[in-house]
Parts: sequence; C-alpha cells; structure tokens
Amino acid sequence: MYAKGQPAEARRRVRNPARTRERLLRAAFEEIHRSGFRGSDVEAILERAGVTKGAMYHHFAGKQAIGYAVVDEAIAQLTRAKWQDPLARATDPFAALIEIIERTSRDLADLDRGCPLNNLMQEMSPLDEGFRARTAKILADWRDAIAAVFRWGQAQGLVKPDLDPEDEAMFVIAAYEGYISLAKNSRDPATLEAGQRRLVRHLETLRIRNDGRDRDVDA
Amino acid sequence: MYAKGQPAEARRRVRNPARTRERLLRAAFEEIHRSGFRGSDVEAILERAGVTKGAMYHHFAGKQAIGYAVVDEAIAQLTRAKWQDPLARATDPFAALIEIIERTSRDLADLDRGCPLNNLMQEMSPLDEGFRARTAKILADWRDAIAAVFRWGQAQGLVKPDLDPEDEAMFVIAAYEGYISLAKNSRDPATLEAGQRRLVRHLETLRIRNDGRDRDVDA
Amino acid sequence: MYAKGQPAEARRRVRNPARTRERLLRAAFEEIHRSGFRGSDVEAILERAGVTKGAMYHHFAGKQAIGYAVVDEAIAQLTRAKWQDPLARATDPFAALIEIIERTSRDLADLDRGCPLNNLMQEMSPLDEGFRARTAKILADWRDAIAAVFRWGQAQGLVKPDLDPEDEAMFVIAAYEGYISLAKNSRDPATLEAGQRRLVRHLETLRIRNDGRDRDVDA
Amino acid sequence: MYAKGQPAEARRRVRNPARTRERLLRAAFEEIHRSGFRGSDVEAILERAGVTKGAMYHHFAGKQAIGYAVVDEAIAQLTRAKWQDPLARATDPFAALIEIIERTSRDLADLDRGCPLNNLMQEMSPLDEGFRARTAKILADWRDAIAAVFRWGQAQGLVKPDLDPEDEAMFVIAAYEGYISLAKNSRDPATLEAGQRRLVRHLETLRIRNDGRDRDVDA
DNA sequence: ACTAACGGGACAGCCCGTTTAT
DNA sequence: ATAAACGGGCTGTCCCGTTAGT
Repeated sequence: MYAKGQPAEARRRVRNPARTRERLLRAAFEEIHRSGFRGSDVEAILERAGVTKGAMYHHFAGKQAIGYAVVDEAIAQLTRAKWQDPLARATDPFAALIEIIERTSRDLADLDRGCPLNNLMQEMSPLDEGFRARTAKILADWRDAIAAVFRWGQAQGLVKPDLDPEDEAMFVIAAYEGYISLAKNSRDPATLEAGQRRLVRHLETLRIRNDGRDRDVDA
Repeated sequence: MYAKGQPAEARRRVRNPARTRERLLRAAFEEIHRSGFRGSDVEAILERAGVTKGAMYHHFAGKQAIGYAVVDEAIAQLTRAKWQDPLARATDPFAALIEIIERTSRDLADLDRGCPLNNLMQEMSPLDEGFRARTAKILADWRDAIAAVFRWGQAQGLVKPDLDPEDEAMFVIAAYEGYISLAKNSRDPATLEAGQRRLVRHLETLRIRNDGRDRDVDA
Repeated sequence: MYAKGQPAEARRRVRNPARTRERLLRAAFEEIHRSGFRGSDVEAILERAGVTKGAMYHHFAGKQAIGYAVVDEAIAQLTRAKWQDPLARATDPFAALIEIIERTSRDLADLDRGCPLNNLMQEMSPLDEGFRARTAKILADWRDAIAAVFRWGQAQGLVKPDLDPEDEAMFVIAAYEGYISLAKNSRDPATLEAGQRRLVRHLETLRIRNDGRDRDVDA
Repeated sequence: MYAKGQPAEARRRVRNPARTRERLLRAAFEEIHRSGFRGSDVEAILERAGVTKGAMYHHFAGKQAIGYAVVDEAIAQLTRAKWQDPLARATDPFAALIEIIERTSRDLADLDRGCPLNNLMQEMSPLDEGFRARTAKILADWRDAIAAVFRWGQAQGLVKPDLDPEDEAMFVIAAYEGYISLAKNSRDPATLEAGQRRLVRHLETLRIRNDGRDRDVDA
C-alpha cells in the first residue's frame, strides 16, 4: 500500500548521482570560465549546481579534481564540437575553417570570459602539472585536427604543398587565441571581428587557386 | 677601520624612499609575473623587497595600487624597451621586427612565466576596469609602434602597399602573444622557436623584394 | 567503567548545532558587554565559546550578524526578563517597578560593564542602522511595558491620572539609564544606590495615597 | 635685501606651535565626538587638523594623551560654558536651569553625536583609568554647580528646603544624559524635545510658589 | 617645530577540506 | 548519496607609534 519506511514527501528528492555529477561539472565549468580556477569559489559552484558540499566531495576528491574533470570532459568536448567534428566532416578545408572561425561569438559576455581553454592554460600551466598536461592534450588534438585537414587538402590539390601542416595549424591556433585575448582586453566586438577577417584572409593565402593564379599576398 | 660602536647590520637603516618604492615595484612585478595578480601574496612581495608593511602602505594605497603601478611603470617600460625603442631606431622594418621577435627568451623559466602583459590582460580585464584600461593603453601603444614602422616602410617602398598597418600590427601581436601562450603550456622551447620562425616567415611575406619577385607564399 | 580506547577528551566531539550557536551568542554577548561591539575581538569570542572560526561562520554571516543576533536575542530577552515579565505579573505598579529598580546589581563588575542595551545604543546608533533599529525596538517595547503598567494603574486609581504614561515611562528609563552611566563612570556602588533611591522616591510621587494625602513633594 | 637663508616661499608656513596644538585639539575633539576614542583614526585627526604625524607627536605623547587633553580642555570648557558659567550668573535657579536645558540642540547631527562627555564616560571608563578620573572630575564639577544653585535657591526661599542639593543635581544630570542617549538612538528631535519638557516640568516641582501653593504634582 | 619614511602587530573575513549524521 | 556542522590556515588592510632627516 505504501512505500516501506519512506515518508511520502522525502521521495521528492530523487537520488540521481549521474545528474548531480553533471550539474556540478557544468556549474564548475561556468564558474571557472568566469573567474579562473583559483578565483572560483567552491561554494559558489555548489550554489549554482544546487548541491551541497558533501555531495560534491562524494563525487570528486576536491576542487582540483573538479578542475581536471572540467578540462577532461567539458572543455575537451567543446573543442571537439567546435573544431574536430566540423573538420572531420569537411569537404573543403578552407570553407570549414573559415566557418568555424567566423562562428566565434562576439557578444560582450563572451569576450569578457575569453576562451576557456586558453584561460586555464595561462593560469594553471606553471602551477599544476595536471592541468598543464590535460590542456596540452586538448591543444595537441586540436592542432592535429587542423593539420589533418591541411594534409588532406594538400593531397587533394587544394592546399599549397610547401606548407607544413602542423606548423601552420599552430600558427592558426596562436593567432586565433591571440585575437581572443586581445578582444577580452578591449571588450570591443570590433577587435575580434577584425581579427576574424584577418585570419580568414590569411587562410585564403594558403589555398591553391584553379584559375592559374596560386600566388597571393598574405596581407 | 670600522665605525665605532655601530653594529654592522644596524648601519643599513639609511632612508631612501625612491629606492624603497623601486624595490617594491620590482618585487611586485616579479611576484605578479609568477603568480598572477590575485595569486600574489603581499607578504611575499614585502619579503622579496625587504620592506615592511608600513613602508609599503606609505608608498602605495594597497595591493591594487601596486598592481596598477606595476602596469603603468614596469610593464609599460619593458614593452617600450623591447618594441618601441628598437622600432623607433630602425632603418629596416623587417630586420627590426625580426630581431625583436627572435630575441624573445626561450628559457624554461621565461616560458613558465609567460608574457607579463598578456598574463595581466587575461586575468584582470574582466575583473577590474583599472587594469583593463591600463593594459589596453600599453597594447595600443605597442600596436601603434608596429603600425608606424609598417607605414614608414610602405612610404619607403619596402612594405607592400596594400596592407593595413594597424590591422597587420594586430595580427603580429596576436600571433606573437598566442605563441607565447602555447609555449607556456607546452613548457618546451621548441614550441616557441617554431612560432618565432613561423612569424618571421610571415613577416617576410609582407616585404617588397627588389629582385623582381615580390610575390611569395606566406606559409 | 570507562569507554574503551576512546581518549577522554576526544569524546566531546559530539555535534550540537543549537548548543554551538547558543555558546557563540553568549560569548559574544559577554565580549560585547565588556568591550563594546567594535572593541570585541572575534577570536576572543571564539575562544570564550570554545568554537572555531569555521563553525562561527557557519552559524553567522560575520561579526555584524552576531552583533545583531545578540541584540535580537540576548539583550531583548534580558530586558523582557527584567522588566516586561515582572510588570506583566504585577498587581501593584509601584511595588513592581521599585523592586525591579532595586534589584539592579551594584557589584563593581556590573557597574563597569554598564547596561548592555545602553552601551550598544550609544556606540552603534550613529554607525549602523541595523543596530539602531534593533535597539530602538527593544527600547520601545520596554517603554510600552512601563507605560502599560502606568495606564493600568490609572484605571485602578493607583496612579495619578494626569500623568502621560508613555512620557513618564521615558522619564523613568532616561533617569535609570542615566544613573547606570554615572555609576559606570564613578565605579562606586554608592552612586548607583543613591540613584536607585532617588528614582524610587520619584515613583512614589506618582502614586495616589488612600490616606487622603495624594500630594507630595517629588524631591 | 633678502631674508637670511630663508627662501621666500618657505616663509609661508609659519611655525606656530600654540596654533598647531589648538588645531589638533579641536580636530581630535570632533573626531572623538563622532567616532568615539577608539574609533577615531589618528590620521583622520591629522588630516582634519592639517598637521602631520610628527607635529602631533611633538605636542602629544600619543593618542591617549590627546584624548586626555580633549577631556581636560575641550570638554571641560564646553561643560563650564554650558552649565557652570550661566549658573554662576543666575538670579533664578529655575530660569537658568530651564534655559540651559532648552538650549540643547535638537539638530539631527547633534542627536547623532550625542553628548561628548557621556560618550567618553561610557566608552572609556572601564578601559582607562585616566579617562575615567578625568570625566569623573568634570562630572563632579558639573554636579557641584547645579547643587550650588539649588543650595543658594534654598537659602533664598526659592527651592524646596527638603531637597538634597547634590542628590537632586545628580538626578537632573542622570535624566538629562539619559534623554540625550535615547534621542541618539531614536534620531528623532521629538524624543529629545519631549525629554526637555519633562525635565523642565520636573524642575518646576522643586520650586517654592509664592502664591501659597508650594505643593505640586511632579508628573 | 615639523615632515615623511618606516616598523610591525592585530584582526575580520574568505575559503578549502573533513567529519558526523542521516 | 547527501546534508549540515565544523576545523583552521591564510591574507589584505588598518592603524598606532617611531625614527631619520630638515
């Protein structure tokens, strides 16, 4: 007739470990994105997640462990969704890269927060080998995905053959992250927009034109 | 032979406010460079400077004021010494820029610390308008110095005329800072070295060749 | 005979949040009574309560919050216990008031500390609206309790009809607190005793005599 | 032709020790009146006085010494000016006392600050014997002045003979200071005004009427 | 007599992590 | 698995006083 021992109203609070973990991760990602890892208040994460400390320390060993999970899961996933996945499906390297770059948000809120990966790399690399190694891994995967598309483009005769794919991928990433940093400082969408245009123009430089003119000025 | 009655260590109690301020500023710069602004411990700065709290609060209103002074004085000066001054004396834009870029240290300790300006921009821009405005000012001066040398190079027929000086200066800065970020993460001098080479190769792209071939591939 | 293996002092680690809060409140009340609110050292409160900082900041948001709770709970309760409760049970307004007044301690330690309510009013009213409003509330309740007993006495034909109950209540309070202040300064029980006698004599002035002589000199 | 050794503009800063001391004392009185002794910031006093720390420590041994001087000089003088002097010149004790009482300011700013003497008594008596003794002295002089006028009034047949002059003086002082405390808490001029009226009504009670009716109700 | 540099203790609040108790 | 109580170190700042220097 009635659930044994369980008072009716207590059943409201369903125990759902996976969901709790997910909520914590999302909340931590957002707090860290806003305030950096060290600047993030654990209690603020808890409040945002609607979870208490006991629950958190059940799922994670500590703040550091949450930070690692944010990198391993949230940030890695975002990067793949933004770069690897579209590039894997690409038929034209340039079109794909350009679309990705142009899709980067220029909302002030996004400018302010900057790139989650770059933020953590900058903040934590010299302080914590765990963070450093994890962000380095994401970076390597990111670079490899771009390099792969360049290499494939070279095989297809779309990309200039004398370019070193890894090297060029790093150049693209450096300039891309650099522009996001500059825009974070300027708080002006125009800064990022100019950067996006400049980077796209650079990419065009790498293309082999079928009209006989494969030469072009970069700037 | 020795001062009568005066204990050797007590003799050092001579006053020199300018030196005290300078020591504080240098110590703060180093601590901030290592640990970021928020991560910097005031007492660590004091210890490094060999100065007491009372002395510090005489020269600066607080931690924030020291941070501002570090930007306004130390970082601005470093940037000018590294970029503006050599560029102002340059006869060849490319030679000057390339030398500056190549001179950037690849010591592990320097990789770890990263670029003081970029670090502070990244950390403080969304948190403190005072820092944001100050770093933005330095950035603008830096960009202007590079743009000026491009413009002058165009007038001299050394630099391709169709390049927008400000735009190109920002590209150089973005890529430069981006590479420093990547190297901070990799902790590998080779990362920065590859970036320096790639950036130099990009600069060559902007040059007008006297040998008739002014065209070149960027990558 | 004794718990096995458990060290005697470790056994005390039982949890009792209500007791912890109570201990904090009592300790804070005593510290504040001695040293004023601003003069109270949080760590001294902690030590007196045998509680750590973490526990305190779990129960209270900060020093101010403790101060408010001291007023709202400890001081309000003391005032009710000393004035409102006896007055509510009184059959003779004068006998009740006189007993309350005479019961006020003249121990040197109590003279030194003064009246907790008056101390806080004096110290904090111009500095903190929260304290001001809280102490004003207690004061109003106190005055109302005295005024009520006067009014009831008037209805019973015990108290002179031409006296304004609220006004007279304030007079009693003002003189009472005034004497406590003077005694705090003199550190002499005789000062307070004289004040108590004078105040009692004043109260007699307000009484209607059944012996036909309802007139009297106040002094 | 020119002042020996003294540069023209340096002469502007006239050395005037007495004036410096006076400025310090006045500034200290005001700060202490606002914030209490412990709550007073020495540097705030200095700024208000337009004097530097060295100058202050030349004239006074420290904060405590300034506090003592404020009591001994500023507060004692104010009390004399407000009470002793008018009472010494009085022909009618009641008229004089009533005028003094009614002259007390009901401006919000004055309510907020309260009575300088009472403030210091309350704050410092249990903490510092120097303050206690000094304020007790002022209080005694004040009481004596009122008692003297009562005694003189009794000799003149103006004041009821059965009243104890010292005792009654204390009653007046207690009620007067009590009302100022209550008004400081209420921040309402009406509170003080009601107190002033009630106190005046009480004084009338002490008067011998020439119309044959020397009896009166106090309330 | 006066200025400014300097010394250094104290304190409130923040914040991460642990433990008890369901 | 989750909630709440608790432990306790650290840090920026305030603020009084002292001293070198004029």
